[in-house]
Amino acid sequence: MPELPEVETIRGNLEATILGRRFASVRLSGLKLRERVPATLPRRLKSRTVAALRRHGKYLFLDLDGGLTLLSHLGMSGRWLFFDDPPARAMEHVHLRARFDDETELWFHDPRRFGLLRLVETSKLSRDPALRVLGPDPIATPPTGSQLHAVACGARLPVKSFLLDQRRIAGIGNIYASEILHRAGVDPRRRAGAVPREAWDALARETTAVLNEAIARMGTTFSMYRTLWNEPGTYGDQLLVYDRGGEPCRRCGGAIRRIVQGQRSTFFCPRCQGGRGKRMERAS
DNA sequence: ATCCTATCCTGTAGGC
DNA sequence: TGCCTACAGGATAGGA
Repeated sequence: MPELPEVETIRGNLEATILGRRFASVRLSGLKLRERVPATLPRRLKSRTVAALRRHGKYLFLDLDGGLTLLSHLGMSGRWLFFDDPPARAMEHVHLRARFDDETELWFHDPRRFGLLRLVETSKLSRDPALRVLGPDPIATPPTGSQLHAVACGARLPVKSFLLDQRRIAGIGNIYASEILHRAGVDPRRRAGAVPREAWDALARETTAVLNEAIARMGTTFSMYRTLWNEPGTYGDQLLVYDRGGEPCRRCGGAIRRIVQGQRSTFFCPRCQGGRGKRMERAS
């Protein structure tokens, strides 16, 4: 579900809401997420104050006083929920239920359980196995065409799969990969190593533009994603190709195609993004 | 090393 | 209505 813009939206929501709040008690569902959440987590969180909310790619960091960080990933269906006035009973799939001193609550909800909750020493965060493999965050450090070109040098995988590879650039997921490729006019099937330098300039530019526009609209609500306050993101209104298979391209009117790459759907306009091995078509 | 496939889960939409 | 299948915003271990 959540890609960089959705996670950044949640990060900002949490920063506005739980910063400075102190954990009074925490309960776990006991169910396994991406990995087992240690049973010791509740007592380690107890009495800690939320000191900062940070993000890298799709990972969220809840920094606590005393040098601990709660590392979180939303997987496909994870959500953070905040309640000023919490219900007495949790709905199904609530895996962490934290109460603050002021009786407000923060819940982690995740039906598919691909999410991650892990407690890490803040000073060792960058060495955490999940994080040390991540590439640069495109909001913290906007990529340049020459940087991407260099990272893609020699890569034989399709450029769509390249954009999804969190080790090369962290935060792009399946929706925004298709959108970025469309706006840059690049055929998703081209091998990353064969994409010319000018196209990487366009991809770098559109990566920054698409992600920032999506953040401004609080992300894309495709099905389950909601902000911390249960509001849908509105970037879905702006989607040019994602989930629009068979519909007309908003730019040229041609039919949007759906293909499968690496067992994930890719949507693109063959006319606007054609030209395998040929020069980029310039917008007239 | 690099790339690809299968897998972990539940919920939902669509065909019959 | 129910049953069945396909698919869904992600990451990763393991094999080729």
